[in-house]
Amino acid sequence: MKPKISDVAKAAGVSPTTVSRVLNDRGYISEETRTNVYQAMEKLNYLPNDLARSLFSKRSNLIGLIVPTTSNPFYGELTARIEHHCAEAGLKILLCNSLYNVEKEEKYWEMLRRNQVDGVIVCTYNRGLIDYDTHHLPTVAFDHYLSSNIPVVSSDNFKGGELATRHLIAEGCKTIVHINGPGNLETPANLRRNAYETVMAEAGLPAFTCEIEPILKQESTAVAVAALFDEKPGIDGVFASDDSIAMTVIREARKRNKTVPTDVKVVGYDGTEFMTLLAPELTTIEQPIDAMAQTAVATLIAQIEHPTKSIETDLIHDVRMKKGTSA
Amino acid sequence: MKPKISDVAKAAGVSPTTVSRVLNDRGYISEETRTNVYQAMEKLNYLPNDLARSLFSKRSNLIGLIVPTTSNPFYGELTARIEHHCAEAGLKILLCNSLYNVEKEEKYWEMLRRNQVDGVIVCTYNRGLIDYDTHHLPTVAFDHYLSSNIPVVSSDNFKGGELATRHLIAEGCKTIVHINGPGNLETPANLRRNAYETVMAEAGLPAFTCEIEPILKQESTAVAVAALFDEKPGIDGVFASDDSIAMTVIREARKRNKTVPTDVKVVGYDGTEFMTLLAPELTTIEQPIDAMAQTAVATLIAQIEHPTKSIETDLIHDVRMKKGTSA
DNA sequence: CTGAAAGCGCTTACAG
DNA sequence: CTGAAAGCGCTTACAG
Repeated sequence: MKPKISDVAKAAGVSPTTVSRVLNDRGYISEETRTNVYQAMEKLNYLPNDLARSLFSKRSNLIGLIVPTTSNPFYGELTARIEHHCAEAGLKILLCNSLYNVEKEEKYWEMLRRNQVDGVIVCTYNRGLIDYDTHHLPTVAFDHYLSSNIPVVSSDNFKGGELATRHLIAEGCKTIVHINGPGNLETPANLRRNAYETVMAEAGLPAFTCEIEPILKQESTAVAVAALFDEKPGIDGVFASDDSIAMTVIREARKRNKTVPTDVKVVGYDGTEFMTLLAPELTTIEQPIDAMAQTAVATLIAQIEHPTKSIETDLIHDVRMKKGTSA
Repeated sequence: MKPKISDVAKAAGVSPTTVSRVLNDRGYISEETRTNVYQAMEKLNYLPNDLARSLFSKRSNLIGLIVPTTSNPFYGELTARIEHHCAEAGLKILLCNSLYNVEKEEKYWEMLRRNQVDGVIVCTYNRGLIDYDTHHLPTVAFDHYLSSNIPVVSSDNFKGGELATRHLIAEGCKTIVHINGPGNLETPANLRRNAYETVMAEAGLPAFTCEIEPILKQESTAVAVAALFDEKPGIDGVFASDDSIAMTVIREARKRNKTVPTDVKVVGYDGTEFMTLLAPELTTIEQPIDAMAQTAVATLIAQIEHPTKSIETDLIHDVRMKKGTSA
């Protein structure tokens, strides 16, 4: 059986109270006792039971993380960064892949509450589904508005949209299309589209936004992009709302014997490590993923530790354009 | 405050014992009592505290998952699939990104033990570092040998290596190089290399294996691949040990004005959803990631539920070649 | 059919 | 400087 505190106490010839005190470095303990206890712990290979500690302290140091799916490298990287910053702060991640499925997400919320998580970081859309105000569980949202009092971490989507669109215009594109996912519509990511449309209007160019499904099924994106090229044969510029859509556009263009960037220029969004490794030629708007992860974790910790203190709810992070050769 | 079982008991006019019994559907309860209790739970928005339950039952339903990093889409997808199968079985995932760092991994193991996980799925190399036999925590390894009695889930690496190499030979390649990561050397993935070398020898062709760093830093792979092309200008076939290396090879070949597949043929390994979406042209050896995830979870559950029963320790999954246009 | 008691492994006032 | 007692929220023999 796993040794417990009373086993250590027996081995060290002291009471469980004393063992607990050296464990938590609380109150006065003679050096000798301390040494004995440490030796006993060592000998028995004792590790405290965090479940029992959490039950008493009402602090689990557990954080729920809800993402669409870690299969998508953007969320895979975000998950890794969030987990990293949590680990630094002594917090552990309970991972939930919602697959953009509302019922799944509700089940995950219940699971997280049963497991007494100290807080939740959510990256999926579910506005109104969960009663955030009632449950008053510390929460941070990622690129989604959940409720007026829940902080949202996002990149500067408007600026990103501006940078991308202005760049395409500056490079001489006339028929510039924006490709966006419907999942983005009630999120700050929608600002990318607003910026695109605003800049196009200012330049006196017609805006055309193409909405496609979130990337869960394989072929849908490719099919939608092909249809777009059929519909708008004169396309010479594309601002895609994420890098994998941008890559699909580049592939489709090549398939049609259009050269990138000569015939069609393409700008993506995200700039994950993995895509940078895989496709350094892609010009993209880079989100500072690590900084955003860090902010999300820090903001969540602030809420957990100062539940009453009011907090900044709009946590926007600067973006930059990473120039490749695709635009 | 969160309602507890005694609050529900009070509201329903029964004892905590009775509430617990309806919660667990144990023993006889009158329909009336049951209804009252359910209504009280509903009214108070009661959810049981799983920490307390776990403390009593000595079953946390928590599983530790140690991967190098979910930033890498292969592990991102594997993580998503494992989490999915765990969720189906009522198990929750505590996520650990070891970044191939031994000290980090040791800390994670301690954390997982403190949190009373029921089992661990490990995807990193650490043979000998953790004393698996002493801790006797149910464990399943993914593509790594940890200890003689720990089951290993892997793809049929030898067959994969054979399929890839034979295909390149059949397509007429003469100067075929294998690119592998050193991290693969003490793992079943090393069989990919053995198969490559065996098949090359059988065909009377010289084998040349190029070892590169695991993909954590951005440029290293690209640099190593460029060096390889310098060293072996006559390369006409490459079997890469993963798809992102394969893509880097394709890029480097194009940069040198070599056409793929005319001048150089490239076969990868993994075949993740994401890569299939992003680069359907890549010919690759596809690992059945979902099936492997399912096996890992099922095997872990078997160990947890039947600790004494001996288990199959070599869980090899069939692979197939997914033909693209790159080879 | 239902409840009082003891205990899961820990911690913290409170005595001494 | 150290220990006995009570309690965190739950469950399960054991009575009745």
